[in-house]
Amino acid sequence: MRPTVHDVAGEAGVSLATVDRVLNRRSGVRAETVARVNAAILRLGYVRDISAANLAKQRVYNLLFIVPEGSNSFMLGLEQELNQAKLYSVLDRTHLDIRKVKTFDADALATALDGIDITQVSGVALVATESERVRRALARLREADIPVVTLVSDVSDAYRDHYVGIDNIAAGRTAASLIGRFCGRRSGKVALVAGSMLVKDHAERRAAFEQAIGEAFRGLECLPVLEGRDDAAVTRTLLAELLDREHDVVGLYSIGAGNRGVIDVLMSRTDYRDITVVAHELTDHSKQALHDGIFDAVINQDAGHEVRSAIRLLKARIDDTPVIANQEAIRIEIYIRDNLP
Amino acid sequence: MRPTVHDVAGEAGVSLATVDRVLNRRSGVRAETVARVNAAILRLGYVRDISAANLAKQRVYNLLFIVPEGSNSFMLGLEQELNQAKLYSVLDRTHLDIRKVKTFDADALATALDGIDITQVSGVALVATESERVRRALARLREADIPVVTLVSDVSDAYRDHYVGIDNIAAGRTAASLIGRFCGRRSGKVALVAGSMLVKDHAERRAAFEQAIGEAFRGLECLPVLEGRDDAAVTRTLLAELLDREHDVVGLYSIGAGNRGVIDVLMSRTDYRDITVVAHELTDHSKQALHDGIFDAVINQDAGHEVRSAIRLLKARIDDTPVIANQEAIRIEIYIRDNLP
DNA sequence: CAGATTCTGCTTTACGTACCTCAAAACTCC
DNA sequence: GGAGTTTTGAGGTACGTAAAGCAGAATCTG
Repeated sequence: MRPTVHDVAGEAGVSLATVDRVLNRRSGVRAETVARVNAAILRLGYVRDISAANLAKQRVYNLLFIVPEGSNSFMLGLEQELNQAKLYSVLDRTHLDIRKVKTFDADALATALDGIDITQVSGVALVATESERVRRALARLREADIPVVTLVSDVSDAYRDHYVGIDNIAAGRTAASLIGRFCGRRSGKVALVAGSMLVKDHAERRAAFEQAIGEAFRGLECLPVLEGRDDAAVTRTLLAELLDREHDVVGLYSIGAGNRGVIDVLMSRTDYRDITVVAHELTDHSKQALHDGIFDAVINQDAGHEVRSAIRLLKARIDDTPVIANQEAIRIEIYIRDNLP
Repeated sequence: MRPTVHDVAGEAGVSLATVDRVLNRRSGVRAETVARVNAAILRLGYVRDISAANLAKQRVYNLLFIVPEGSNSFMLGLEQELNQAKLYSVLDRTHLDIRKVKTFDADALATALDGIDITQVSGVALVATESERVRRALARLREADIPVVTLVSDVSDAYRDHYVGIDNIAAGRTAASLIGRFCGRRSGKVALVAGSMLVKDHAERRAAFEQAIGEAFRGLECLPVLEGRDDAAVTRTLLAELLDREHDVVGLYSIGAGNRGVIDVLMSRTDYRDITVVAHELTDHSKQALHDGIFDAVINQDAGHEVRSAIRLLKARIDDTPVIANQEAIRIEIYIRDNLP
């Protein structure tokens, strides 16, 4: 049988109330007695029963998620996963609040953060856009000892407890390796398509990609990035133009938002099988494109995993329980036609 | 505030005892009354508080894991993950019991299963080796309503509740695509190395691999499988012999146990960069081989994820709670040098 | 050594559920 | 309508912890 507070009290030769004071870091216990209690805890291997504790505490986890409003399909997927998580959250005394802010608008994000009632919220997860106001807002939360995790997009690490997302530099290098290897010994040009280079994640992927291509695949040359601004029509026009102009494009890297446009253009051409295409984010469209041979590989971060991980991390900080590091590491997943989930 | 049994009783106009009888499927309640209570539950959106329930029930999850004793490094990794999980398991009233049986010995496995005291064990996870005796042993567990999940290696689905592991046919096809694509336009032979073809998983991977190569990469020809029998020395000898004999080997697929031997042989040769190598299971050795350019890709199943998933699935069956399907799906992970975790 | 202060013990109530007992009420059957 | 059975109600205790109040003990201060 697992030891309880009663056993600890007995073992330490103190009363239950004293054990309680030590466990919950309440004042009014001499250092010496604290040590005696802690020694007893260690000796017995006592571990607090969190279920019972939370029951007694009437603890409810009020978690706030701040995400950009329906920008690209990845963010939509993230939102969907959040709603999924919401369905199950009642089971473990968790209330998920989802607030949407204007996409990549640091001020809107800061305003949302400033509006948080620190007495009502027990943890915050946000898709970060960094700015001075955002940093100040986050500092307020940390002062109030409210756990904060960043999701998908990070801020500097003094302002949050954890980052839940992939290493975008490694992701860019991965894309470079895949395109380079899939192209084999062919040489030629590589087209780059993105939503906007203002987004830090995309900028990082691009820089890492270009560097890795330059280092390892001398036969390939990166063309300037096409910025589709999250608009499929713009992407379509720009890419079609480019492919008409350049006749030795052997690879294409779709860095972020913009898969729809890329797929449309490639499908309308007869030479799409000659271009090695690597894109980001697994969605219904990109799965289909993999299946049809339009995309050769898709790099993905599991939005569902990220949501669950963020929830676990916040709760762990609230309950002061340990975290299983491996479980919380977000993988840079590579999908080809054959290993689709 | 979340509704409790008291609220349900009030809403249904019955006593607490009756609600309790309905919730816990005890007898002695008229069908009509049951319906009234259930209606009230639905109306209020009542969800049983599992923490409180388990506290009252003094529930302890006694989970038994049966794994093959230290055969290859993947199984060792699995065991390590189990021990990791054990460290945390005390936090949630879970006791993990790990029993090791002789590798791929169906009788030993069946004996272990037959020896289970069904009054003491609340759930079982096993790395399965199928046989009639094993099936009978599993049938006994299911009759006793003890949840069973298979880990890494499956039995036919009438004998277990879930399978936690990858689709080995898809994994074999994935390996074929990677080797085919990485080889580019080159043609030549592909060597296959495995522990033993008696293991179902490896046999499946191999068959799928050969089929996919035959379908999609006509320039490649699969050589007969080298069976290293989980012995690095044997693998070394066989592979070295083969590479001396055949001079147009462009690819190598390490299907299962045997990475150590493969790495040794390739490292000792000057031409290892000309051979595209895809292996299974991410370990310290295979990571190093990826890093050194000896391996081009590694296909992995996350042992830690599998262990945690098995635990969650067993508990979900025990508590009769829903499962998040996506969270429990084991991915066929592809690693190259750039996306190592 | 009295008085103040700090520390500790004892006890109670509560959280939401499970499970038990005993008695009362509502049915069934003849 | 009485005997028997089934269904329901009322109430209690328990699980392990939190949090509180109050009294008594130990320690410190002057």
